[in-house]
Amino acid sequence: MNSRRTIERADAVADAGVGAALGYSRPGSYEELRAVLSSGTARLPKKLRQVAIHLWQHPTAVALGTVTSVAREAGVQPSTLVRFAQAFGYSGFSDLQDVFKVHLAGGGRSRERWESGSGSEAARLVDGFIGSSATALAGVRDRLDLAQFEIMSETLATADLIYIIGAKRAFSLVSYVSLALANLGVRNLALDNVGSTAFELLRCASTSDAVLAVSFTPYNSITPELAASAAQRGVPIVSLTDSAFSPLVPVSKAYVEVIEESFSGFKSLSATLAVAMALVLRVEQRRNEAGARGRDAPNPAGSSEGRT
Amino acid sequence: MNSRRTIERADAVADAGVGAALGYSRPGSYEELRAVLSSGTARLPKKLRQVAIHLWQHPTAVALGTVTSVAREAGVQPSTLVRFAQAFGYSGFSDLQDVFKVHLAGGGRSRERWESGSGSEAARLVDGFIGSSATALAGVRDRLDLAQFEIMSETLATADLIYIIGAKRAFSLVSYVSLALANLGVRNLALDNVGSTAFELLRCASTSDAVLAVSFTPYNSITPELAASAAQRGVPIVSLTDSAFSPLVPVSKAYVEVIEESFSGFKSLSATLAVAMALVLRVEQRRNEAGARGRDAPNPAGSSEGRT
DNA sequence: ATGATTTTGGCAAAAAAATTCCATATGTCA
DNA sequence: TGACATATGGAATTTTTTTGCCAAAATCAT
Repeated sequence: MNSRRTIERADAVADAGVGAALGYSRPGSYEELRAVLSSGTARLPKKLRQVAIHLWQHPTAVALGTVTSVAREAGVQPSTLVRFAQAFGYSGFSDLQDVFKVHLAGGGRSRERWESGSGSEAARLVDGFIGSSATALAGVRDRLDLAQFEIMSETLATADLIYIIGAKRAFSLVSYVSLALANLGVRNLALDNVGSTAFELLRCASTSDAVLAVSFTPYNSITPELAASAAQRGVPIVSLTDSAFSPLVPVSKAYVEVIEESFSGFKSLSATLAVAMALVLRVEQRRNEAGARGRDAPNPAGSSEGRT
Repeated sequence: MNSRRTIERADAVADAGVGAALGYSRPGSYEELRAVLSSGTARLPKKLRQVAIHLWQHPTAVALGTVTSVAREAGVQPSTLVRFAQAFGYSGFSDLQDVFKVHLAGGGRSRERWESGSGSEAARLVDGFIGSSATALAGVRDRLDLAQFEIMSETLATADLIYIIGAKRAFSLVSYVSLALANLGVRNLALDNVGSTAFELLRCASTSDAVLAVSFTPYNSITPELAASAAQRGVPIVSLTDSAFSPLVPVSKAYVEVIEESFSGFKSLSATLAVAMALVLRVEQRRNEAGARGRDAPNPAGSSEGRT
């Protein structure tokens, strides 16, 4: 791409440090580079390895972006990117980037489109789940009740401790939400009922706490019972569910309804996950707003790197 | 792309000369721009028309190049390009170029852009997660390695007992996969490491069993260690991960790579979930095929009703 | 644990790219 | 043809991007 510049610089490549140690010499095509990356990455130091993974996963972003933007996305300093490029024999980031540009220009997407349609059973299944996920996502977009969503985020943001309950399929969500909140420094307790302690733990909840309950049809899990018992004690409850008939609805201060598509009898969860994660972020935002006014910074995780 | 810059400058657009004369107002997508170009090109002055034709014919070069390179290729001065961009309502060449970049990033395909305009912060967050989920799903669709997928399903289908391991955000997947398999009558053991018993449990695995391992960057969980120890004992391992650099890869009999998008630092999981569920169904199919030939029906759940 | 070595972050210098400005060219209309 | 308006080329200026450097941090071997 910017070939003149590249050629002029080529002989200026530093031959000290990692560059010499690894002894790589300027993979000239994207394919070569991939090969080199996948073979020799093991021995790279932490950040450089992080860079390698990012380049591997986001080739388009690398081709289109700037050192700064790529560095930000990869969670490293621009200088680290330059060092990385030089370690692999390039004169600098631009030189490395040219490889990605050429790849992208040359119909980089020319991957072996799997024989869609007539193709394998596996392809049919994957397509099926992708399709139902996409449909559910589109549905959320049109139908989500933002007013309820905001009440939920407000409730959770002001809670002292957030209890999260959900069983079976909903438990996948619960575990991810719990992790995400924890990463943001929002303390929470996922009631997984290991040792059947959920009721006892929840009995310790106070009115300054809050419960996030997740339950889907058929509503035959322990979740509604837990929610009901907490509600009776005056703990505010907000819910994520899939119809207005959910037993969670009557005991909830607010709820949103997310309708999942199913394929071959299995629900996708994608839509609910998207809503749940949005909720987590919204809660964090509100906490920060409040935190800015109130006491000191409540967020140990802080910046963007490696949240999840 | 470089949206901040763009926004800051947007109001500085010169409204004199051709700009005002043509009265164009910043086509926001490549498709719009094309429409404008094809309609209004006739009345452009010579050089600007030349530019229009060049942009029409070489969108990729425009997205990847610099003002200078594009100007040279089009046979005009850089300043002419900037004027052209401004005549169409952009703040400058970079602003115009962003349209081409977005187009190229979106694989040229008409990916419906989620115009997250609706104002509220909540809507923006939800749209963000929906968008990144959709993007990741699209990525899986054309990048998934079906051959590896089939080896994985074969391995799991013939296993006596399936061990499933995954920590942190991968654990959400693990719990759902475990549930789904169980609903289909496929016996499995999700190693959640409650009580730190994972190593001990896994030590009971035999070569007729199989391990499904799930791990994502950064690969700093216990999962790779567990997988490695199982591999050493000769238990077949298949993995779901997000790059060839995953420590799971060297110990796996087969693996598929699924790259998730992230939004605000959180990964969506949708794509991985879709693949995982497809895998579960594929395993069941294979078991049924085998079961039909072999002994009696091994599937207590049977028909489709209320699988999940 | 200690010291040596490697790796990383951040800033400042250098390079490149983008944009503006202005002089000149081209075309238009009386 | 001459006066005016518009368009263009090219250099100067500004902005952005890239790279080099060094001190701080982390890692490793002893």
